[in-house]
Amino acid sequence: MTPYYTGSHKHLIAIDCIIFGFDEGELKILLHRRKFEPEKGKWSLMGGFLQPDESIDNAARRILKGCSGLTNLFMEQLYTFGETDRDPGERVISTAYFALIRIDDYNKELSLETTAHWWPISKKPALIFDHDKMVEMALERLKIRSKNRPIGFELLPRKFTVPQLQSLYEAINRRNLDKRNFRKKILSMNLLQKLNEKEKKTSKKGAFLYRFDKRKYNRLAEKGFHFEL
Amino acid sequence: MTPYYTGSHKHLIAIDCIIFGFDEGELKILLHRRKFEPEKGKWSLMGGFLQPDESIDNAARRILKGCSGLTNLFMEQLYTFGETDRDPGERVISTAYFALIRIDDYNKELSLETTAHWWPISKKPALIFDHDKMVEMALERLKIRSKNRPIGFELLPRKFTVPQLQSLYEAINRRNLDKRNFRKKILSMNLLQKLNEKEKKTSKKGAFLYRFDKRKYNRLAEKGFHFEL
DNA sequence: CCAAAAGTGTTGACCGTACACCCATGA
DNA sequence: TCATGGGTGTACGGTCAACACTTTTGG
Repeated sequence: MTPYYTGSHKHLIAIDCIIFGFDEGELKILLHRRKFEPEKGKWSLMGGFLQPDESIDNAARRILKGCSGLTNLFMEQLYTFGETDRDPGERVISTAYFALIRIDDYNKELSLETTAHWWPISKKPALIFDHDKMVEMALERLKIRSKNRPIGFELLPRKFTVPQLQSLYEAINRRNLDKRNFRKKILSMNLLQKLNEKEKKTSKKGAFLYRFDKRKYNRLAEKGFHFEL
Repeated sequence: MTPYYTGSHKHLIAIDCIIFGFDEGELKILLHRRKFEPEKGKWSLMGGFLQPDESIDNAARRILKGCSGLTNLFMEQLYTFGETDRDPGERVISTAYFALIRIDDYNKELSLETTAHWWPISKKPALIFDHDKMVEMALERLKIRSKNRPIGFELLPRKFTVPQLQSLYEAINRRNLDKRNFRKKILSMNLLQKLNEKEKKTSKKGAFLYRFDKRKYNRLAEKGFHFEL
């Protein structure tokens, strides 16, 4: 480590994670009460400071693992927030990431964090600093991604029904979709494998379960696709 | 400034700018030879370190002004690059911005920077660090933006012909477009005002000049639109 | 037997795309 | 007069959006 850049000012860098889940037909976000000053006790995104020896992506992975117990989550850098006064404690630059979790996977690892809570997006409390703006931006990004990546599936259980998948898309895009058009389009991608089981909790008739075809899923996850309704 | 976060490590933050221009039917990028070690003399993006008292957006504006003399450029945050070893000199996090310049405006302010040079994208030299990756990402973003924002116009002179505009879109998207379809679609947005002048340098017949309608332009710049060919 | 959710096809409108010829003029 | 780039309209096919009824079964 040669001192090439001595004289230049250094900064604190935080990583904040917007973590989405989907449960009971609602899009939810994982928040916790901040553990230190300033704004101690207020609702906040999951976050932490960047350490000297980790890349920012790895810092995000560390934070995600710390609050969910899970690794290999879908995760994507969102934006870097750099207003001088965004943190009243001290100047901190924050790079935000958004991530997707299957809530039932999360529940299995009974979360250590008892201060954490899944909030339905529509009822979430006000957050500290510029975290509300981060959430807003993440929702926007999620909407875009739902149209060009098969990310919806990162949020559902491994087996799911078509109506469940539809209600996820409806939650993300905040509008109702025609079920005939939805089914037609999603099935025409040959991305779903129909199983011989039915989910019978939500209706008397029961709905067939599906899972996604890993090969096609992975290809679409890289190349992108187009799913507009 | 209370010492809330003492103990947390601080980092150098660089701002790097990918600056695009359009001239002679080609998409170009502004590069310069790095002025200090490591990699002194090699081709590099325009950049600098974040100062304590400026937001990252303002740092980008400062750098853009410094190398072009221009303010109020179109500018957008691209991505933050945070691998631990991306800069061999010392650990530096870099937030990249991309910006668009009208090359003729740039020329008027005869640039102070004699080490700067406009390179056609197709012929640009290899860059230091991860700057090539930044450029690649910026090109991708530019392609996306050309489809949902009227940014093309930030790159053209104030008066331009339809064929010029088309060749810009062709350069950004790296494919040829049908001129009838292009003209039909772009004119149907009522974004262009036809002038009573002709540009006669590039053809004997001459092509009518247009400028864009400020009102509609600004509305589209905010709300976005859809221009797919 | 009834309520509640699952499942199923067709049609019209619109949009993207392909395509070929005439025009104006400087040299 | 000819070479060069500017300018124009139409037809086809595919995709999106709107729309209503039958099926299953638990209570």
